[in-house]
Amino acid sequence: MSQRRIPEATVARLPRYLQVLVEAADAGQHTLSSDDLAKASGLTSAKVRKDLSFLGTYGTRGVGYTVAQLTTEISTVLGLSDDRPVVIIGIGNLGRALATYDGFTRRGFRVEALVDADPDKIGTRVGDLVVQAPQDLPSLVRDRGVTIAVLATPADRTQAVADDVVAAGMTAILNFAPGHLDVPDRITVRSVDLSTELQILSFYEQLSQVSAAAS
Amino acid sequence: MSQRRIPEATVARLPRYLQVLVEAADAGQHTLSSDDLAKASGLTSAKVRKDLSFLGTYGTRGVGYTVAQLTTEISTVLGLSDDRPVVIIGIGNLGRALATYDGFTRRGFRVEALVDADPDKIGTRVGDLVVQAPQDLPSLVRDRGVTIAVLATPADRTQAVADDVVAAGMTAILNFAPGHLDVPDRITVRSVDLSTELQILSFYEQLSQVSAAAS
DNA sequence: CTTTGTGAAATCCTTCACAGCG
DNA sequence: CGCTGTGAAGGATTTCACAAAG
Repeated sequence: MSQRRIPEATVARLPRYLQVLVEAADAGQHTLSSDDLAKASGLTSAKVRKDLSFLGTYGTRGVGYTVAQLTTEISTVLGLSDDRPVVIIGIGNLGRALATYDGFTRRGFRVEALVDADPDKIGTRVGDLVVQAPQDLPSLVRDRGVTIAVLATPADRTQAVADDVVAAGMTAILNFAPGHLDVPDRITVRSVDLSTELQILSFYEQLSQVSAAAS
Repeated sequence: MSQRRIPEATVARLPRYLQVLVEAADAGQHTLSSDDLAKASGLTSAKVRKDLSFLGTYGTRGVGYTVAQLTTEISTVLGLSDDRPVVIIGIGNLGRALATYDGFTRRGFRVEALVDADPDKIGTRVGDLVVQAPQDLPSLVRDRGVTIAVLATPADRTQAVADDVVAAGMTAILNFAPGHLDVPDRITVRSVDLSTELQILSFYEQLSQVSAAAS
């Protein structure tokens, strides 16, 4: 029952499964049951099975899933077959941290270039890379196949930078600046706002304090 | 119709509204319609109205919502009445970036302390703060009212650090390390994994490339 | 005439529970 | 016997569409 449309909620969990699988492979595990996967990722086994059923029939009844096979399958579905090149734009504190973050490297991506608009930053080195100018964006797309931009620019500059990114021909943006980005439909955008996450956390913490006090 | 249980999906959007409201206030706007809010946050007006209806009846028909009033209401619901103190644990590249990130400060939080287990880092300064030892966690809770921990530790140390945080009496964790954290039910956890976000983005980018090629 | 607030419909997601395969 | 794969049930969320308020 392969190749159906994969639900959004499922896509959002695939990276977790992938991570558990990679760790299991490192630990020498050959197969994992849906229950193993569930325990390691904090979910229920039914959810795991449903999720994986959208990818196709990769399990063996009575046994579980083959670690190597499922790893390949999820990587393919996520489009992680090769190291995908990304450019980080905005080399402030956060941008610098992202540039040297080894998690990207270890999980299917390669930081191919760094870009900043500040003339004082252009030409400086961060890790192995030299900061380039926004004018270089089109050539990153053309000559080096970069289609994913990670934005860590100041909030008031982000829409303008996104426009440049789109004009240069990139097709996906991971945005760390607060606020909504307006881009054409063909561009894929995901936004992660660190303060927003803290605010959501704050709500639930407050809630559990209140219900604890009531008991 | 105030004080019902607020759906998770709605809670996750409240910070966006809050941000739009603050910007509108800065721009001198006195009221905003659900459509204004929707356009500024990339949603539909029906969704905005439904969301806000869970907080109570704060709009005026034919006019919209009073910026100041709604700002106060959402802040209260999210528990942002005062600057909430947070501690950042794990002062690597990411931790350092978070420590100096002014977004936290501007949106209801105060970075009250920094903690790292590395003796070489303890005692060093980052911004206005001096890095402390994990042993200081209980006193941060007791003497300075810190209940929220932001974890930016290496993946293989994170569960142990989370255990310390819980033992020290904190009640909320924002986790930036990959992988699942196991904590008691009374603790509120949110995880943000930067690589996961890129992988999800990669899936949707790939998807839109495929459908574009089909046309 | 504009814009809210909301039932009702439609869609999406999770959980249940069990048939069926290895 | 153990574990997957999945229909069907149950919840949650989004969208629709309109009555009512200013």
